[in-house]
Amino acid sequence: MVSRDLELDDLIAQLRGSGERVTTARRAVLDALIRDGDEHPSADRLARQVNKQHPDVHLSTIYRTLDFLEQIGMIVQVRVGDEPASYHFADQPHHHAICDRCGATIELPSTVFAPIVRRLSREHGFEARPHHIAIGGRCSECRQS
Amino acid sequence: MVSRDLELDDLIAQLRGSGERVTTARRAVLDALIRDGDEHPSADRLARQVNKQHPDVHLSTIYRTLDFLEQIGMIVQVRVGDEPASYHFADQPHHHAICDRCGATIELPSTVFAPIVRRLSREHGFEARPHHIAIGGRCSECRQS
DNA sequence: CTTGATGCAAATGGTTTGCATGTTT
DNA sequence: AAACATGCAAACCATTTGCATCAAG
Repeated sequence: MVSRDLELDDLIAQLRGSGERVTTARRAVLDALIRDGDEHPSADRLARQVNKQHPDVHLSTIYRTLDFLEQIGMIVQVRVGDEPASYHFADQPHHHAICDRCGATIELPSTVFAPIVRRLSREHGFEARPHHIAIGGRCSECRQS
Repeated sequence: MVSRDLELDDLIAQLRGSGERVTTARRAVLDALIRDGDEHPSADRLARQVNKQHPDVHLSTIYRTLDFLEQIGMIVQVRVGDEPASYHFADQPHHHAICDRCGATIELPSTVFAPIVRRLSREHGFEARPHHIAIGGRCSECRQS
């Protein structure tokens, strides 16, 4: 909780530093993202979280706030399959192997893509920033059926 | 055109062989997928293509046909960013590096993921089938701004 | 006070579905 | 004839937008 507050304060300070406005909605969305960050929260989920403390913050504001935070590069929008978009902080890249059959997910360290990143840079001058990649396939369980 | 027909006939034969029904819509959708396969065609685009020859085939039928073809594993649905879903044959996996800024795309041979596929198998028993992966980043041009 | 953020309601757009009808086997 | 695919219109759901109001600087 202390660390949570510290982190939130830090992000708020970042906003102020860039001359961006600090509003209740922005504070609350950032707070919700810190809490639910691991869970691939959708706009709707974040709205419910935010509404616990601020019932007046409208879903459309959540969307606008998320767009804003993405614009300034603080968060990243992630799309996996058909699910609604989810969001996480840009400085926490991570990847998943997702079973096409049962939906099980395996977290992958961001380092697995290092070789590809290097290759893209070398061969194409492309500076890859893989924020969140999902690789489909079959998990070890579903493999046996 | 000859090769096209051959390919189409082959797919149709596959359907028949699995005891699936062969209809005008299915034939037409497969034909459209063969023609536009390289262009990441959306359901809507495929519908327009199909409607040139079969104006009566409804968009909802296209969706149902695509779902069906995906179910039986003949095609794969692909989602990149906000764009509508697109579809391509399952046996033509390919990947892209996409510039977050200008949208330029670089085609990547499917082999780039071989090391990761091996690693997932070795360390997690996960049989990865990366049909279509998009890696974000900055292309060489946008890099200089 | 000025600029920009928000609430609300309404629109959008891709995709799905219920149902009566037509087609494939 | 039985099982299933289709056309159509209507529903759905995530996301966006117009506009009048409110809050942050």
